[in-house]
Amino acid sequence: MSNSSPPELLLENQICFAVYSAAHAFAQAYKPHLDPMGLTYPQYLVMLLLWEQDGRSVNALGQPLHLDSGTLTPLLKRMEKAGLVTRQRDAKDERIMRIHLTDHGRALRERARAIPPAMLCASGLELEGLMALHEEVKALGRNLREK
Amino acid sequence: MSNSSPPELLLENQICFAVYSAAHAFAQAYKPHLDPMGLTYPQYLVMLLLWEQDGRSVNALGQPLHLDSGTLTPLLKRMEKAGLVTRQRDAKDERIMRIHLTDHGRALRERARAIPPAMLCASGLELEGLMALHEEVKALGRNLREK
DNA sequence: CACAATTATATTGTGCACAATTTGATGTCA
DNA sequence: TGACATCAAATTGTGCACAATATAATTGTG
Repeated sequence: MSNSSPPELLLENQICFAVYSAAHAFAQAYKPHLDPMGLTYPQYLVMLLLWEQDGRSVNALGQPLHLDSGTLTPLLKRMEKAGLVTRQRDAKDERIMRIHLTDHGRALRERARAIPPAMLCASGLELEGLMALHEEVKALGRNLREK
Repeated sequence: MSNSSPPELLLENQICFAVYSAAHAFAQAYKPHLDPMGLTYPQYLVMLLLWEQDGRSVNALGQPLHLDSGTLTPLLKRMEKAGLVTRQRDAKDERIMRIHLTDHGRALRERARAIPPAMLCASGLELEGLMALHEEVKALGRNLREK
């Protein structure tokens, strides 16, 4: 049994860790912007989807986010309690829970417009480089998922 | 108040989400390899550090991982209960908790050597492209952190 | 129409993350 | 030496993630 780890098992050589770590760094970098809006980072992702299209079902939120009801149900209840959204069953199909923005939730979009430019700056990259990196990371995620 | 979101607020245009999502995809992709070893993904990261150097303090684990004792203490207790590590106070400085691999924990490194090549394959990228991407993601994480 | 399969969400239980606080040991310095 | 700052972990409380299961509404089929 050798005593030193091979390079492939060194933490610093794991791209999975770089991604894991960057994801946490993003959440921290968003915090100063989201805290004053009363949003957590995952809640912000839900808001992006609702600003895009209101009245989505839990599934219509979970599919693009790759999250299930086990995560979303309690998260949406917290958002409801915070006055960001309403939750009510679809009248035509009582299985479906419709998530609608409140006036307050809808109004937050204007404040949110300041966030993307701030994050571009925080990334320390040029817009072009960041967009190229974005495509690569998207492709990586797709590959990992398609199993 | 406009009704449609500007492109910078669309979910699909957020690199933070691509990173967040890829991080989760990585954890899922590791699962079939780690489950049989009795490890979670964050526990695997701790094992990488201990295989590299045994007997680390909680801080010496948390610094490279960017995790604090609030996360690590319960995680290490679970690893202790699973027979992967021991936890004992340093005799010279009782404030410090030393984490040592058990024989079982040390032996798992041999099985872990099969993981990196499997993950390279799952990433769907060539080694060279993946290493280049790795450097970019590392730089992104550093930039986001350095505030 | 009855009833089994399917669908959408909710619930339960485990394991991270992280802020804020606490506990206990060590170091410092008047 | 004794008060006080500092340091390392642990604890507490909140909020994700996700597997597994449960519940209830709807659909499909004989």
